[in-house]
Amino acid sequence: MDQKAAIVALGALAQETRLGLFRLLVASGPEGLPAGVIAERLGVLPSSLTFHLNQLHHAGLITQRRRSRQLIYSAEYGAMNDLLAYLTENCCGRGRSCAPACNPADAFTTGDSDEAVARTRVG
Amino acid sequence: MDQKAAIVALGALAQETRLGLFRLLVASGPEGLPAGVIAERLGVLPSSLTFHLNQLHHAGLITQRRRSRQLIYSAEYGAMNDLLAYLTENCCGRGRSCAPACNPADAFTTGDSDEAVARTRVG
DNA sequence: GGAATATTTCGCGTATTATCGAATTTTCGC
DNA sequence: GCGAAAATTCGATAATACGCGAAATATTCC
Repeated sequence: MDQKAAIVALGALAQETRLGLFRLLVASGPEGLPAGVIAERLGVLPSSLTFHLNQLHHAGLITQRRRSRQLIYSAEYGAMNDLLAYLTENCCGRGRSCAPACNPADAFTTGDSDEAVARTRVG
Repeated sequence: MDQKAAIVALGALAQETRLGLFRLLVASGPEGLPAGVIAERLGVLPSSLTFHLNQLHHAGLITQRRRSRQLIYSAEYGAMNDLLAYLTENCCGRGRSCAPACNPADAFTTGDSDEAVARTRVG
């Protein structure tokens, strides 16, 4: 991921409706949700939703497919992780333990019990 | 991290100068860099740099400290990881293997060899 | 105390972004 | 084909963000 793509992705997420939308899709899994359902859940007008869906799609963060007359949107998990990786790249110059939080695998265990090791084996 | 904080953080990063600045500080480690050095490396006017430093600071992504007449800025790794965690929260509804890329620990191994396990032990 | 360095504050012009409503397109069932 | 459902396009308005330059503020050194 290059800087330009990262900026587009970050800008796409830096907005109330879109962040809620993206997280809704992330939680919905690969099956995704139709635009109508999204509009209802987020309480946003159809025309506005289209605007925000386009931003996220243009950023590569979501994908679109058709099922009958509905358009189903789902999160692009790969792009999401590319973005996270870009942000932590060269962390402390080497990507290792210079600071405790410099390590993604550790950082994601905050609040949880001992799932760090488990997570490295699942997926 | 709540949604409002996440939006501020994402918005702070969604800009060319600030993204470069943040990544520069992330790579610089806890020691950080003085404003002057940052301005020179990024090729940005002092007044503009202050503007962007304020945005990142207000977002909680960087901290400031003084050393003689210089102001040293450094990345706030905890905030960075809170943000990453917020984005992947409830991934696929449960945070587990519903999609391969749904798992941060796995995702961060893309491109690398077999550092996933090592990373969970370092830090 | 006064000069020099490092950084911030302020004001301005411009450009981008979000919201809304009306009209249009696409797709399905009959 | 026709009517209904689902989503998009378009145009206008309002708000926000960016870059720049001049002036002001802190801090150190002598």
